[in-house]
Formats: sequence, C-alpha cells, structure tokens
Amino acid sequence: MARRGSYAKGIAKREEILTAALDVIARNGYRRTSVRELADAVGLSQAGLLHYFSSKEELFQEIVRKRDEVDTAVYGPDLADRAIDSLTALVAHNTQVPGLVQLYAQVSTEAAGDPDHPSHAFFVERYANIREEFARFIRTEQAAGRIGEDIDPEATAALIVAATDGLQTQWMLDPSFDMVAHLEQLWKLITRSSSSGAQPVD
Amino acid sequence: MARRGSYAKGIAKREEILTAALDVIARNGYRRTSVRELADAVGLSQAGLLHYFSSKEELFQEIVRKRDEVDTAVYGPDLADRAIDSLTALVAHNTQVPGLVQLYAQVSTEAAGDPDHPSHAFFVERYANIREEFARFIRTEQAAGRIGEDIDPEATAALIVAATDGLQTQWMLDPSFDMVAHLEQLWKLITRSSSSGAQPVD
DNA sequence: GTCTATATTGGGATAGAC
DNA sequence: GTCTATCCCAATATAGAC
Repeated sequence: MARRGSYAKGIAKREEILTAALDVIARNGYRRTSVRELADAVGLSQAGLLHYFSSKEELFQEIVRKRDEVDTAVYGPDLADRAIDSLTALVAHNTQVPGLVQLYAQVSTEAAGDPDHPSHAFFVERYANIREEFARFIRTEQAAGRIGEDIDPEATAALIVAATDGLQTQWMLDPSFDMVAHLEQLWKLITRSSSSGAQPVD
Repeated sequence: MARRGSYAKGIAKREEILTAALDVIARNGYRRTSVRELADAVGLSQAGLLHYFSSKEELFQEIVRKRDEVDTAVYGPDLADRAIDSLTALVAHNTQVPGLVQLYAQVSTEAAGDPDHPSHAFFVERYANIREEFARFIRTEQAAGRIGEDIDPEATAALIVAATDGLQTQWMLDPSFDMVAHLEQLWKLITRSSSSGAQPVD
C-alpha cells in the first residue's frame, strides 16, 4: 500500500498515462509519436507528463512494459501448460494492433543494438525470461512424450522467440502475411522431430 | 559505359562514399552515426556528401543496398545449390561486424513499420526476393530427396528468413548467443521432417 | 563539385510561477 | 502537480560563393 494518498495518486496517474499512450500508439503507430502527443491524449502538457517520467526513453520503456503487463494478464495464465497456444493467440491479437507491433519492434531494436541504451538491460532480462518459460514448457511436453528427446529445450525456445520477432518484420511489410500460420508451421516441425515416436494418447 | 567522364566519376565517388560509410558503421555502429561523420570519413563536408544523395534516408538505404551487393559477391555464387550454407556463412560473418547488423536491424525495422518510409518498397522487394531464392533451393532439395515433400517451400523460406532476423536481436542483446548454431538447428528440424525417409546417399 | 554559413525544424529538457 | 515559457541541441537541408 502507498504511504500517502498523493503517492498512490501519482502511481495511478502513471498507469493512466501508459494506458492512454498504448491506445494512441496502437492507432497512430510509433514513428511519428512524440511526448507532446501522448501528453495531449491525457490532457497534460509535455512538461506535465514528464513530471512522471524522467525522460522520453524511460517513458517508452514503461509503455512497452505496460503492454507486456496487459498481454500477460490476458495470455499469461496457464502459460506453463499452453505456452505455444498462448503465443499464437497473442500473435493473432497483434495483427489487430499494428502500431504496438511497430512500437515494440522499434524500441527493442534500438535498445538491443546499443549496449548503452537505457533499456538494454530490460530487454536482456525480458528475453531471458521468455526463453526460460518456453524451455520449461518444452521440457514438460517432452516429459509427456509429445516432443522428442532430441529437441534441445533452450535452443528451441530461442528459435521460437526469434521466429516470432522475425515474422513481425515480414508482416509489417505485408499485412496479408500470416504470422500465425508460419509460427504453427514451426511448431509442427518441432513436434514432428525424428525420435518423437510417441503420439498424444488423448 | 558512362556518357561522360564526370558522370562516371560521380558514380565512382558514390561508391567510395558508400564503402567508407560501411567501414565507419561497422566499427562505430549506426545509432550515433550522422551524415556529418560519414562525410568526415571521406574528407567531404556534410553538404558536400549530400550532393550525391538527396537525403539522409536515401543515403542509408543505399548503404544497406551496398552491403547486400558486397555480401552477394562473397556469399551469392552458387546460391541455388548451397543457399543454407551461404546463409550460415553470412551469419557467421555478421558476428564480426556488429555495427552492420545494427544498421540493418534498425533501418529495416523503421522502413518496415512505416508504409510511407522511402525505403519501404525496397524492403518489400528484398524480402520477396530472398524468400523466393530459398523456396527454390528447398524445392531442389526436395527433388533430390533430401527434404520431405510435406515441407512447404514458400512458408519454410519465410520461416528461415524470420529466424535469421530474429536471432540477430538476441545476439545483439548477448554477443555470446550463437546465431549460427540456432540457424543450423532450424535447418535440422526442416530436413528431419516426418516424410523425409530418404537420407543423402553420400 | 565542394565549401562555408545559415535556415529550419523538431522535440526533449528545465526553470519558475501558480 | 501542472502549466507556460524558453532553452537548447542535434541534425538535416539549402543558398550561394568559389
């Protein structure tokens, strides 16, 4: 609980700003979005908004984090036993919010490519977490005999994440490109691996 | 052949600029590279350099195109019967030039995400070409019995391209991440597909 | 073809009043 | 906490001399 009312209110305002920002960016895209525009969307001045975030880069990192939070709330539950379904559902949802895909692609690329970028460490951790979640899921599937033992959980997790990222580029270039189908194709390759004789009993 | 000496010289100068730019970016990365810095590298003023390119964005698109040209000269020959080997060799080479990977990731992401970006069409075509080359290669491998008939050439080509792009993000976040190994793992999944009973005779 | 110098803009950061 | 005002900087883009 917050120590003071005003503190709690500050937190709430931050959340309000982030939620509104996601909305604006989902519609307008990221490339042409300035702090000023996001400020307008919540009825604040640019300076007023920057009262809550120390810089533009911090603001955008928090927007990305907020998006993760929202997506996790929707697609996260039962991740352990449905990771691939959650991911395809999320990817399907992403086709409805091109601006957010663009935001993510841009911010993650900038931060990844520059070790000094303030969000670099954030993304390092984010990717490690996602890979770990998927690796765990794959191990579970292996234990259940639905994936061959010759599949390396960590490496395959990294591959799924990479494909998901890369498919977005091709989708942005051509919105008729079917990210979900391609992701499912990869999953089929994984579940069909050579030593996977065992079929789900069901 | 050029119509006039001065015209040919202009072309040569452009090439010189692009080659020098690749060199600078390979070392310094893309994020903090301005037109002025690239101009310095060839002993021109900023205005002098922009005599050869109409804008900054055009300049950077040409730098990316030049890189493709250089890479194609080295890794392109015999692409038809060794596409996957060429790709892994190229990816291995890329680990030596982080700045260029960063440049590519950034420029392609910006251009992909914005239909109005001057390089958007360039990348649409570039991806179509690469996918087509890989799809053709996969068909050849299928004809030779090295890949199962249940593999969809176009979709699999898109997947390989996506993985290649996405692996770069993870490598940028952690240079010890092995892009080549992960790409080879994907290729193994593809060649091991279920109905691929035929093994290379060799 | 190349330079110097300047225009222009876009936008982030900051100071200080309320 | 929020606003207004302003600062300031980075760059690109352009004009015009040589």
